[in-house]
Amino acid sequence: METLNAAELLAALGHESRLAVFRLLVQAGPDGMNASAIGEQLALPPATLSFHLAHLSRVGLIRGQRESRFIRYSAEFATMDELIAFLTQNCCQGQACLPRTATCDTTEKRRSRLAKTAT
Amino acid sequence: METLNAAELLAALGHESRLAVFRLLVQAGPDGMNASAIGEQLALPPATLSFHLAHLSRVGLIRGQRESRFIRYSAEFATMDELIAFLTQNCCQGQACLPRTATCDTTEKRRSRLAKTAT
DNA sequence: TCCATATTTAAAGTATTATCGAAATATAAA
DNA sequence: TTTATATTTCGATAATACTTTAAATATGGA
Repeated sequence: METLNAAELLAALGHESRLAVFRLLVQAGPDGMNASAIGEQLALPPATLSFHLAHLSRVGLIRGQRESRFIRYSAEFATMDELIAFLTQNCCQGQACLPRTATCDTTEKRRSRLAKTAT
Repeated sequence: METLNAAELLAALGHESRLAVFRLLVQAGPDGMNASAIGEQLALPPATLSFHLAHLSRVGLIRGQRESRFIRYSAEFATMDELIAFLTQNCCQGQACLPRTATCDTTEKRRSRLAKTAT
């Protein structure tokens, strides 16, 4: 992931309402929730919520799919995974790391492990 | 960590220049770098850099300490650790998690493990 | 003391982002 | 059809954030 893209994702999550929306969807799991349920839970007016949902969708942190009158939004776990991999890249792989720092196993790291193990 | 605080940290990292500064400091390790070295590396004018350094300091992602004429900035790994713990809280502890998602070991998780193991 | 260097602060302009009512669109139900 | 519900888009406003020049502060050396 390039720095530009990571900054975009971080900026998207760097707003209280959007972060709340995203966390709600993470908690909701793969099935997600429809927009009005989110708005009700977080007490956001429809237009405001729609603005933030559009932002999160644009950067790929959530996706929405129409289901009759509703649009069901769900978290894009893969994108978040990549973001976390990016964030931990330079402080969790042995170099330049303080003891308190997170040691994370992300898709990226699993891949490189598998690559070494595989034929 | 409360959502508000996490959003602040994410917003701080959600700007290309600040993210670049932070990553540079993470790479530099605990010793950090002084402001002019950062500015040179990233080609940022002094006032702009200072603005971003102040922002990162304010939210606790970096710290600066004067050393003669220079101010040496370094990453606050502990803050980043907490942020990553927050981000992985609801998708990496067994519930509501897709296979691709990061499984992370952060200070918070180590603590709760220790709490269970300890007397 | 005077000068040079490192960095910040002030000030002011520009640009971007957020909010929300009202109107528009999409779908389903009556 | 008409009506109701879910959601988005528009439009106007307000609020924040970013950038930069110039001036200020802090420190060390001549």
